[in-house]
Amino acid sequence: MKSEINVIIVDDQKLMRQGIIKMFEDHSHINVVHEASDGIEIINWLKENKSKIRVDVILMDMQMPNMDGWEATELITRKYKSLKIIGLSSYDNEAFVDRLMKNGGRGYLLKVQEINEIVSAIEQVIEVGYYLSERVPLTKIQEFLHKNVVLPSFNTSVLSDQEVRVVQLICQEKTSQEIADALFISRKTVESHRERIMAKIEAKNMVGIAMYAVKHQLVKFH
Amino acid sequence: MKSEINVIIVDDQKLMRQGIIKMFEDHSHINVVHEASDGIEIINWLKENKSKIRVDVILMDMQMPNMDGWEATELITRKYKSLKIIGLSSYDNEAFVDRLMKNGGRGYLLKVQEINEIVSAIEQVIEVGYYLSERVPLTKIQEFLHKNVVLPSFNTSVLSDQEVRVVQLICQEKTSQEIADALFISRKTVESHRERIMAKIEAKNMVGIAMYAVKHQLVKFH
DNA sequence: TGAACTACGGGTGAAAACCCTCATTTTATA
DNA sequence: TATAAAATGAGGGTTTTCACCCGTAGTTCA
Repeated sequence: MKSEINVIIVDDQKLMRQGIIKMFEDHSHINVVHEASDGIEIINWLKENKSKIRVDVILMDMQMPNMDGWEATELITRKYKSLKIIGLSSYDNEAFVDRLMKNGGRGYLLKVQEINEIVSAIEQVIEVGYYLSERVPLTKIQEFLHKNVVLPSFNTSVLSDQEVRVVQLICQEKTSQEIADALFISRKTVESHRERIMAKIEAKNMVGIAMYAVKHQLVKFH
Repeated sequence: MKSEINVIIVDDQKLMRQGIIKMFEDHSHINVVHEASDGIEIINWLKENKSKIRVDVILMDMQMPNMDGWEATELITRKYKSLKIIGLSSYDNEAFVDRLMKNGGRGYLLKVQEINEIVSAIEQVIEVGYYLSERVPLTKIQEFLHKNVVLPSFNTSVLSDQEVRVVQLICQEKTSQEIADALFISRKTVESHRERIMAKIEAKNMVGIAMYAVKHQLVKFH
């Protein structure tokens, strides 16, 4: 009999979460102890409940609003070193895998794959410590895992609350002065925010900020 | 006892397909008779099998490689008028809904919604002919469905081809000079275009252009 | 006890935004 | 087919905003 594994699923699509949970019903040794819809949510939940409930593996979607999977993985693995995070994404992208592993991820799965792959991945992560799919380029990950070098991290901290407010107003076609008036701060402060935002998200101009906002669902566009 | 409904699921993510199928196990009157991973695939399958197997509803993802959900919906509903297609997407975007309904779709669901919503949608599409979620702006759709008017088509954007090209480059954070170089025209011409675009779409600045582009699918952002 | 966030300021040059005009070509339609 | 109506390309000039440097300083929080 296989040992019990406690799993958390983090994905902004409820449908996807429900689907995965439902499919785990065929694998009774895997218990879904919690689900969350973004990075912020799971981090807050862990703060509250990590000491009460045993968590072995987190299945983490990469593309999520508020806080994406990479950022969440970095923060979680730093704090809870025993917790094993497996990334879940639609994109078969070497850089994505790379970044996740650097941030402490233990495996990377594609959503085009089958549920059995997920089950195998979870089991292997528990037994061996990490999971490498044949679909994913191995060299860099293995290099990392074996040398265990701390590679330069992606400095991608989330935007602060105030920065998000500025972003949202930028998306409403407001000028710095108008944003300043709306937030009761000085024009210069707004510009400082804008500069820091651009540095963080690597945008070249305000259009870059707007596109980032759409991509990360900081704004609704209907 | 509810009547049997034959459904096909079209989504590029196998995991999503499997999840939905698994969840339909709790709703025995819904039979999944086939699944496909993109528009091309389902169209080819229908050519082969439509006469052999009864299909009532297609659950169609919008964002797919090769042929997306809108295009597939247009082609399928033109050929098989009795077939009812329900769109499935991650994006709560009025233009997306609008375009799907114009292409013959019968409903639009978000992936953040629950499986029960899908079941309700399928049942309602069979009974009433279409499904409208409270989450989706109703006016335009209902107008369309009730008056059955041919609305000004989605692609007849107010912008000309060259203007669209300029918009797309703006969304790539290009400056006027860079756009000029890319299109082999002068910087001043690009600025003229930009001004005309802003006047047409009533944008106040380039951010407004970017947001318009997203809304009207002039650019892809994922 | 730093690190991150927040707030504010000066200064500079480049780009954008807002006015125009004008010529040619392409396309729609009366 | 004639002709109006867009679309395209280019330009001049002015004002405003942005983008990119720099700096200081209080607050919060782990």
